[in-house]
Amino acid sequence: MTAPHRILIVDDHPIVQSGLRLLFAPHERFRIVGTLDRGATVGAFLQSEPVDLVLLDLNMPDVRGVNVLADIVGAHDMTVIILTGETQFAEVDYALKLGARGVVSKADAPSEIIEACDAALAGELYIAPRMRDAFGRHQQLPVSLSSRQMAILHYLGQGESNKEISYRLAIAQPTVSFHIAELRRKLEAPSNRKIVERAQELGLL
Amino acid sequence: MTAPHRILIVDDHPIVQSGLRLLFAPHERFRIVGTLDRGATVGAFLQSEPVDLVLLDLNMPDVRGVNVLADIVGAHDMTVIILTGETQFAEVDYALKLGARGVVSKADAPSEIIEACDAALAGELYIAPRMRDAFGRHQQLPVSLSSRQMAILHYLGQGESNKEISYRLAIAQPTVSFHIAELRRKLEAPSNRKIVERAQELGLL
DNA sequence: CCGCGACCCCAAATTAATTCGGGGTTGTTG
DNA sequence: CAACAACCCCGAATTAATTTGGGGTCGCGG
Repeated sequence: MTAPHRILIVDDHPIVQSGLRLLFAPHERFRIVGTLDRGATVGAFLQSEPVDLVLLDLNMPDVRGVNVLADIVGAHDMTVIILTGETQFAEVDYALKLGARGVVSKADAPSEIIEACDAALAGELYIAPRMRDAFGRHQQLPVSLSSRQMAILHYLGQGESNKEISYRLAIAQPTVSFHIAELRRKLEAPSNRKIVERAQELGLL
Repeated sequence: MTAPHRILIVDDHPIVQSGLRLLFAPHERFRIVGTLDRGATVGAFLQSEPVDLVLLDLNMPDVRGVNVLADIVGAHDMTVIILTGETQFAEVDYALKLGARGVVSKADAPSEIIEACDAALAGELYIAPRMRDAFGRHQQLPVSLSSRQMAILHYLGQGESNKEISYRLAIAQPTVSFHIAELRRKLEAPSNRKIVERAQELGLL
């Protein structure tokens, strides 16, 4: 009998924490060494306690899960599995790029999570079927925006008119329209009114 | 010792279901008689099984929780407590109007949920502190829209242009603009681009 | 029944946004 | 270094959206 894998749970919903505890309880090869409800406390915890596997929620009130991941990845030798709500493709994609070893949705069967933990600890990359499907449909092309495009997207997100934006950036409005057309093309938004929505889906803005 | 209160859990996340089971396990006055993961199955379950208290999630993939509530309220003699994610003011408000007896957020402490169950079964209306605060800040004015305004809001939400909308409804675009201006006023949206966002916040659309 | 508020609608004038054609920079690569 | 791609920008023309001013219906309380 080898030592159990030490697991840290990071999720702001106490109910989810309890559910995960219950889920892991009958599996002796896992041991939950801590549960945190805010992203900001993860770094400190890892300083004081060795952990093999982190189950990390993306949606937390203080810090986005991906930012937590960016902070801790590399600094410590461990495996991270992303716990995601619904369909946050861009963030999941980004998390995988940052080195997450697995993705499961809270809507998946509990057994899926155990399976993901085993696979990830064995060095595999585990993506729950539900997520894999969603990824397929999504095609997830990279979408890189220039700084000008980002700036305009930003003000667009604030609900400002083209005129206001042109004033802010000290350019003519036709130029603003030009950039907006670029955004529409790159984000594959069917209409201007969908640009902001689409950008949020992709985690820009 | 009286008979325990029969509880039905309706939430699409297995983890949350487990968490709630664990939460209620040590309390003998409660007994969980079923867990459902889809809203559409609630009616059928209540036909076959007597239930005293329903814990109902608002966010489910098939049916909105409020619609489930609308279907079952009145038809059966029982108490409903809303389980909500973050800040869905309009839906929570609507659920309370429909007769829900309590509101708790999944982000609340587990003890909050037990407290809400006891209070609701005792005939009180229980709103978790976190929600009460949020309600206060929000002010929640009624916002009633005419059917024309709703129709236009709907197409606006699909990202359609004023011209397209005018064609669909067989009216001139200036008329569409007029209705949009009304929406802007009623929803207190600072700009047209914020109308849809605002409408979603309020649970319209 | 009259006035009032809340709707609905439109045409004309105004203002805002887009498209089009064209000109510029920078950086990369054969 | 030419040729290309990917930016940035603008003016003029076009098209879309808003505002303005006006006219209509319906239902309610005085």
